[in-house]
Amino acid sequence: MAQIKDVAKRAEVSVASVSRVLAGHTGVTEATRQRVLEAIEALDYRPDLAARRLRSRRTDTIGLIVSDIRNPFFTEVSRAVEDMAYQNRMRVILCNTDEDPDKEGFYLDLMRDENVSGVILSPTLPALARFRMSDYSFPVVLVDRCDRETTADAVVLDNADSAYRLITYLIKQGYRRIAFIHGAASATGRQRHEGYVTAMATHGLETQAQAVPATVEAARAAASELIRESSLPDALVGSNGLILLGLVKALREANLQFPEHLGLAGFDDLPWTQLVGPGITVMAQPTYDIGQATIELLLQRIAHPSQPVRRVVLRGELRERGSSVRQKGSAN
Amino acid sequence: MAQIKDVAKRAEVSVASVSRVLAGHTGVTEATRQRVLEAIEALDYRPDLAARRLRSRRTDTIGLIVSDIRNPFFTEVSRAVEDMAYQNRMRVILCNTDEDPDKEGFYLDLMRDENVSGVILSPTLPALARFRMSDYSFPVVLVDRCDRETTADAVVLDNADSAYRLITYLIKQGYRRIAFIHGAASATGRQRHEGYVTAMATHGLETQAQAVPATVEAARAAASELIRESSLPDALVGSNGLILLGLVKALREANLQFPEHLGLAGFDDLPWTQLVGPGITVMAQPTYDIGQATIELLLQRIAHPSQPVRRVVLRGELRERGSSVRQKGSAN
DNA sequence: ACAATAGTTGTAATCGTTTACTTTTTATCT
DNA sequence: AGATAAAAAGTAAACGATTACAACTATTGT
Repeated sequence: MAQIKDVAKRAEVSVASVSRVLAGHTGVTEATRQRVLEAIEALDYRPDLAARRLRSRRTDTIGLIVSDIRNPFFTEVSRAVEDMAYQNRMRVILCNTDEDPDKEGFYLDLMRDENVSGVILSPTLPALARFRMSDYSFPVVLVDRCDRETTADAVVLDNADSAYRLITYLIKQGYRRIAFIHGAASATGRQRHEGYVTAMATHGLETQAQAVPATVEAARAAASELIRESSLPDALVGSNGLILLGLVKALREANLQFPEHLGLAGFDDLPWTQLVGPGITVMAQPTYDIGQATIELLLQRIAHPSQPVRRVVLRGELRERGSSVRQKGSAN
Repeated sequence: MAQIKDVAKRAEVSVASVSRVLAGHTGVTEATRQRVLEAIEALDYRPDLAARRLRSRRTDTIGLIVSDIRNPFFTEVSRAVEDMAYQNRMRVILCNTDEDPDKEGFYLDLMRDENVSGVILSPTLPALARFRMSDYSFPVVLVDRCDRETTADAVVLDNADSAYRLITYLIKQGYRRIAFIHGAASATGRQRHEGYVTAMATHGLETQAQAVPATVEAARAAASELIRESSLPDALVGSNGLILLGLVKALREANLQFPEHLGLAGFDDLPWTQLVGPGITVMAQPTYDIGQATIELLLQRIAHPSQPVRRVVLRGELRERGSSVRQKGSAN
């Protein structure tokens, strides 16, 4: 394996000059630059990253810590992050916390060990609550989850507003007894719940909300319970794609059709939402944009460590489909 | 930031001893071990990975190069890989090729630069065709895609057999004019096509297959075309989850119901397959197992570089659902 | 009690770059 | 042409660990 000194020898320059052309266009004459490039080419030289990182104390690596890669929202976000990262000659280390604060802590420690240039994090609730930028030796940008009090760069959906709009839309459709199933473990679930409560209160309606672990199975179980009760709700709303999936499963098991027996709506426009039944009304998130905005924020923060804290809030988009068409002459 | 010599000083030992206890249980007395551990604890010392990697020439990093992270199959595989990797104190660098051989080449070069301990790759067709283990300075384990000629560790589904079984099942159900839409760019699509052809030939039936880029949109377009033709097939089969999704979309657009107007089946048991219409019959892949088997193979290969090449073939599982129930008195 | 041996510990070289500092070359101005 | 400034190139010291090798200590057998 060729080393920098081999290149230097062949190009008849010093290693410093080689390093300089490697680094970019700093103070070397075009002639030597060419000679060096040619030597690099000829020897198929590739700099040793470990050595470079040791000496320069930079890794050009970013950590991406998501709470559940199986959630298509995060899949799409990570895709965007990777695309942009590699375009900016950065590497990405991907980690999955499964909403487990311990794992999250482990990975954050790992990031410190790796001496990453920065981290993108979708924090668990406890991590968010105690989040201090100064606790980390690297820049952190939050994605998807952030609350009012947190001082940190972040990219999020307008969760409360989106939920408010979705619920208000359902109310306008004629639904009254709207039940809301939301993720218990995330700030996002809470904020969407908040929007739900506000919307219901504005229209003088009683709320019927339930927090569950953000998994398909938990949502399915909770919905089954709800449905079994004597007083069936008008409509069911899930606070994210996984939960919505659980709701659909529960309805199917109970042999309930939407919108015939109940209205249905949720968050996240997943591939299947337009295919089941008459299509499901959802609040769509601009997932790729969210990912892109996040890494841009991080790259800027890395470049300018002391720039003011920024928060990017993207707007959800309502996609009306058949699942929320109120049935004429519906009983309750 | 504390360094190893600070630890050595505090524990009143040499840096070599500290390094030894860090490395494991080699030739240090329990007493000094304790002193060192205590010092490490007290100083909150964490070894510098860049320095370690430079000197030891090992990175404990594996590269995971998948062709499309948005395909739930690969999402699940990567989850398994990560779980296992971190349990074995390895890091994972995730890369997406989008089926683009150029990107793939770029990432493989990157892996070389990173001096990874090993790589898990789902190769594009051209990469597979010219694959030579000896072209790489690191062990490579293939996942999902591999053909008979390739000499490499690999974990794959029994693609041809699974397809054969799925098609045979449909034939037994009474379907005759079975159209097969498969991914053009992957070995997997080809092999499943092969199984389809064999099954049809065995029963003296004519084939009607079409290769498309493995995207939802391409599959949708191809299926729309097929449907528009005068002679409608009996049944449609998609060679993977993305393609199956495209088929469902096309049928919906054309207002065709399954199984009433056509039978439908495919590969990959995605979250939504049991929810659309009467549920879709699929050949399910043991995705998590595939991921797990893959990284296990890689870790073993890393530990024993010259062990014989191994191939793990996992069996697909047929999940019969409503979409493939032949209708009595169906016209053609 | 002494030699041989096995087991611990320490010293210093090494991994392959980047970069501070010094020296040389080139360009500019009078 | 000579003095001065600016630019380019070179030398060698880091970066922070691992590890070959040397040195020292304790154990064992006779």
